[in-house]
Amino acid sequence: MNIQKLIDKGLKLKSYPKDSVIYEPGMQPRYVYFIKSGEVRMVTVSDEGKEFIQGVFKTGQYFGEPALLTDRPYLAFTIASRDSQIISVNKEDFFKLIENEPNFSMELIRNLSNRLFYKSMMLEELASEKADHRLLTMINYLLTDIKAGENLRVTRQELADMTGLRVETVIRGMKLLAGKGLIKTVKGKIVKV
Amino acid sequence: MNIQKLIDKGLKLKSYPKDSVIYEPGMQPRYVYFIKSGEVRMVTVSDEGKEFIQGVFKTGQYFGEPALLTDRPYLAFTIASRDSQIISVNKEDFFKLIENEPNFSMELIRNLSNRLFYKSMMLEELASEKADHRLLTMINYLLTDIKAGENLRVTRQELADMTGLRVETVIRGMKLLAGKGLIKTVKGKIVKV
DNA sequence: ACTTATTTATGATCTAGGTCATGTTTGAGG
DNA sequence: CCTCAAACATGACCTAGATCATAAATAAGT
Repeated sequence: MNIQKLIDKGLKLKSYPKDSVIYEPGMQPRYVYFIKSGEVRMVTVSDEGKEFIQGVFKTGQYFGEPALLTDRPYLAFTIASRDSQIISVNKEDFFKLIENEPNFSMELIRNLSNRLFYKSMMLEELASEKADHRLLTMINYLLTDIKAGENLRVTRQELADMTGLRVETVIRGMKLLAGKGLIKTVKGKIVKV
Repeated sequence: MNIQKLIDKGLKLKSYPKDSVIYEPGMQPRYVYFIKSGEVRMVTVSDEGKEFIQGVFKTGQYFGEPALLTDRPYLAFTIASRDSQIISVNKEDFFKLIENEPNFSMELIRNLSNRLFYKSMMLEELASEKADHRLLTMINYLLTDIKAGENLRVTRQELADMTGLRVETVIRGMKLLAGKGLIKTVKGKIVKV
């Protein structure tokens, strides 16, 4: 989906400063959100306050459709991880996009399929595998996004929040994986070989 | 999607006896499967042999699209939970359905959204909540499908395989939940009040 | 109504990973 | 080049739930 097209259609752009909340659990969904610039994270928080990162969305991506389309209140917070500009598209306009925008519905189907794939993978990890395996799977998944030589700009706390582990476990796990040569780390940062 | 329509189009129906495997991990996806009758379960198996039920699909439903559309090898086994009749629709025909069948693409988008919603909920549970909470969430989710007075036809082992717990933990957990009045159980079966 | 297989149940351990406490290192802002 | 906050690190526990063993209760087939 081309963001500029949305702007041309006259849809309003809104700025969300870093750490501002776009929506929170319990709210009734009204929009699909297209990111013009910036980055957001989708986070669920347990009764005891433990955070879990359900997903991260970057410039050019959109989020919030599943809740809107299934008409169920949000389960998660969505929070700007840095200053972001976001276009809110209401239900009616979103349906128009699906109907009139060539290829958009197919693109959306592929996109949802991809997310489903990621979640299935993580479910299997969380349900069945132990800490180090989980961690390695997560790291390898994140590494697919970057080029060799670059390093993952992700903290241990973030890895913990994505894998359902605790920081200390991630720290010890990474040390072990690095020792076994399963990951390479330079100055604490994971680098793609 | 109307199954009869697919049969009218001349697509072939195949019978899968109980416990037969429709596809397994690593295979390259070629079809989307529509269930004319019966029921299948989608299961991932960890390195140590632990099974996790990713989902259950029943008469009238379809499965296998995400892997086909993202062109990635299957992660899971799909196994007939009872004698089933299934129509395999190849990629080309599936795309035709999306393009030509009115409402089908919208229905598919809603369907994928629903599955995503379920997986997000389970991810949060597996990542953050403890055994009894997980169990209760799963049971309540399954109860939404049935009428008051009916009981869940699900074994404790199946509940274990859906929540990532072990049978013993499910057994003890259910006893506790029943004691607290959070679930009602008659002759070992969970019944909807 | 038997016989056999599956499911449920319960007690006794064991352990991975959480929790807690207390540093040390790194890096951004003045 | 300092300062201060965030990120990383490590040791010492502790506990939820896994594991193991064994048996009772249902269900299913003949």
